[in-house]
Amino acid sequence: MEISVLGPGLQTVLFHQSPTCFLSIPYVSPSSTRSRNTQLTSATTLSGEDHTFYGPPNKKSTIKVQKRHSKSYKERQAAVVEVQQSSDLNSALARLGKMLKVQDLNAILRHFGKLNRIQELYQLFQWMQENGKSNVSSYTSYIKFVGKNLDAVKALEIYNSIQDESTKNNVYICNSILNCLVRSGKFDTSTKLFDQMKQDGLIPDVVTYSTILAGCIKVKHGYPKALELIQDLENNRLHMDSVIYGAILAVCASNNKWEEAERYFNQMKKEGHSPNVYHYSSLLNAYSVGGNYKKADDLIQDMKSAGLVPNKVILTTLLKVYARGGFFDKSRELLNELESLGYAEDEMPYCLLMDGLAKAGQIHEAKQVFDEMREKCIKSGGYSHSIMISAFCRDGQFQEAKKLAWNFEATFDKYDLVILNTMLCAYCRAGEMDSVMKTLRKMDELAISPDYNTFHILIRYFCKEKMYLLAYQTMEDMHNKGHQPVEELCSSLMSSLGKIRAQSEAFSVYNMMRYSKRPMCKALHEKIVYILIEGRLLKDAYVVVKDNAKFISPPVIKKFVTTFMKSGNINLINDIMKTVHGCGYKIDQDLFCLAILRYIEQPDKKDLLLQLLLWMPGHGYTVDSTTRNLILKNSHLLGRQLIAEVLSKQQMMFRSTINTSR
DNA sequence: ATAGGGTTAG
Repeated sequence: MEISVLGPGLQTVLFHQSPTCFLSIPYVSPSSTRSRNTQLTSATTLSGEDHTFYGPPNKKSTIKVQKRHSKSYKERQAAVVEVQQSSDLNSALARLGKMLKVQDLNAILRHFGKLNRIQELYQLFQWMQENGKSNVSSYTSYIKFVGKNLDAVKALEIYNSIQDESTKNNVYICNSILNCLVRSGKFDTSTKLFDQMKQDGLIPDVVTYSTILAGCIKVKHGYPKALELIQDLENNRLHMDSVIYGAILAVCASNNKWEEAERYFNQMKKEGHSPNVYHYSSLLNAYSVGGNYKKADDLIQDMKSAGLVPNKVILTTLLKVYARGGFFDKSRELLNELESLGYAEDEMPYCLLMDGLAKAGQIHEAKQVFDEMREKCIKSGGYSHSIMISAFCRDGQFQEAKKLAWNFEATFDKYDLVILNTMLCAYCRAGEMDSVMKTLRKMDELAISPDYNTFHILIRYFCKEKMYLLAYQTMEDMHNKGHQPVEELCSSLMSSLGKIRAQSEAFSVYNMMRYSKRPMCKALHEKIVYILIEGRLLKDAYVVVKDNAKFISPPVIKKFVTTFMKSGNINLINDIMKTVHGCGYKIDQDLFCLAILRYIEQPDKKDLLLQLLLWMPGHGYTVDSTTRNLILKNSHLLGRQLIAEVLSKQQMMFRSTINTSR
C-alpha cells in the first residue's frame, strides 16, 4: 500500500537496496522484532522524503520526486489531522494508521498530550506499540505527558516496563521520567532512580542535572544534594549552563546561602553567561535573609547597567530585603514606589512589610499596615490574616489572635494547611475548645493532612488542658505518621502520664523517643524507671535498667530491685541480681533477704534459690546470719540435706575468695 | 528529532 501512496514511479528507487538506504532506518527499540520489521517498511517508504537518497543529481528527476513526495506529505498531513479530530480514535487508526509514519504518530501523541486528552493518549500509544510504530521519541513524549497529568506512578510503570536496555538508558527517556518524578514532588524517588540509571549505564547530560537540581529547590536538605550534583556534573566533564546556574542560585537562595549564591553568580558571568532577571532575583532573595540592603542596592544598579529593568518581582524582593533588615523607612518608601508603579495591587508587599515589623516586635505598626490594606481595599488571599494572627500569638495577644482567626473564617472560604495551623494555634492559646474542634473537623472534611506543626500545637494544648490521654493519642498518631515530636514535649507528657497512673502510655512515649534517631536526655531513663515501678510494670522497667544502668542512680536501682524482689516475676529474680551486679551495682544484704523470702514462699522454686546461693560467694556476697537462720528454719521445705550442703559450700567458697583477694 | 531551570508573602 505504501507503494500506491507514493506512486508507481518511485518503486524502483525505494526498493533499490543501496547501503545508504539502510542508514535511513531510524533507531528502533530492538525489544520486539515485529516492531523492527514494520519500522523497516515504513522507514523505507519514508526515505523518499530525503533527496540525498535519490541517486546521482538529476535536476529534472529531483523536481519530479519532490512533487510526488509533497503530495504524499500532504496526504499524510491530512491523515494526521483526521486522526487528531476523529471521534473514534481506534477506527481512525485502523483506517489511516498504516500510511502514517512514526513521526506523524508522535506528532499526534504530542497533540493529545498537550490538550490533556489522556484517554486518547493511552489508546494511541497502545496502538503504536501493538503495530510496531513507536520509537524512543514516542516513549519520551508519552512518559512526559502521562507524568504531566499528575500520574507519575503510571509514568514510572511505563518506564519500568521497557525491556530493552539501550532504550532504558536513553538520556531523553531518562530525563523525561526524572522530570515527571521531580515535578510530582517525588524527589527521593528521582534521586534513587538517577543513581540506579547511572549504575545501569546512563550517561547523564546537563539536562539530567538541571532536572534533578530543580527538585533540590523545594526540598529541605536540598542544598547538600545540589552541591553533590554539581560535583558529579563536573566529574563527568560537563559544563554548567545558564539553566543550571538558575537552578543552583535558587537552591542557594532558599537555603540562606548568600555567599555561595554570589559566588555562582560571579562564576556564571565570568564564564560568559549573561544573568537574566531570574538570576538577579534569586541572588537578591539570597541577600534578603540577612537583610543586606547595601548588597541588594548594588545588585539593582548592576542589573540596570546590564540593561535589565527591575520588574515587579525584583522590586518586591528588594522590599523583602529592606523589611527583613529592619529598614522600615526604606521599606515604606519602596512600597510607595511600588504603589505608584501599580505593583502593589495585591497584598504581597504589604505582607512583607507587616511580617518584618511583627518579627521586629513592632506589632502595633504591623497592625496599622494590616488596617491600611483594608482601607485601600487591597486584594487579599488571606496571607495578611495569617501573618497578623501569628504575630499576635507570638506576642501573647491571644484574644486578638482569636478574633482575627474568626474574622478570617467569616471573610474567606479557602483553607490550606498553613492557615489551619495558624488558626488552631490561636484557638488553642485562647482556650477556645469549640473552635479547635471545629477547625479539626474542617481539616478532616477538606482532607488536609495534619503536619508536624499541627500535632505539636494540639499536643501542647491538650497537655495545658490536662487532657493527657488525648495528648498521648495525638502523639501516637504523630509518631505513626513519621513525625518525631520534640523531646521537651515528650518528656513533659511522659511525666504527666505517670502522674495520672497511665504508666504504660508513659512508657510508650519513652519508646517513641528512644527509637527516634535523635539522641535523648539521659535523665529520662531514670524518670521512666520510676514511673514503671509505680505502675508495677517491672518487666519493662527491667529492660530499661538493663540497657541504661549507667544513667540510673543507685537509689533508683535499689528501688527497682526491691520492688522486683517483692512482686516481680520470680523466675527473673536471679537474672536481675546478676544483671544489676554486672552493671557495677553492689547488692545490699536486705535485697538478698527479700529474694530468699520469695523463694521460701514458693518451695517449688528451690532450684533457683540454690543457684542464687551458689552464685553469691563467687561475686563477693554471702548471706548474713539472719537470712541464714531463716533458710535453716525453712529447710524442711527445701530439702534439709541439700540446704546444709549448699550453705557450708557457700561459706567455704566465700572464705576462699576473701583469702584470694588478700 | 524526543528531555531541562530560576524570582516575591503566612
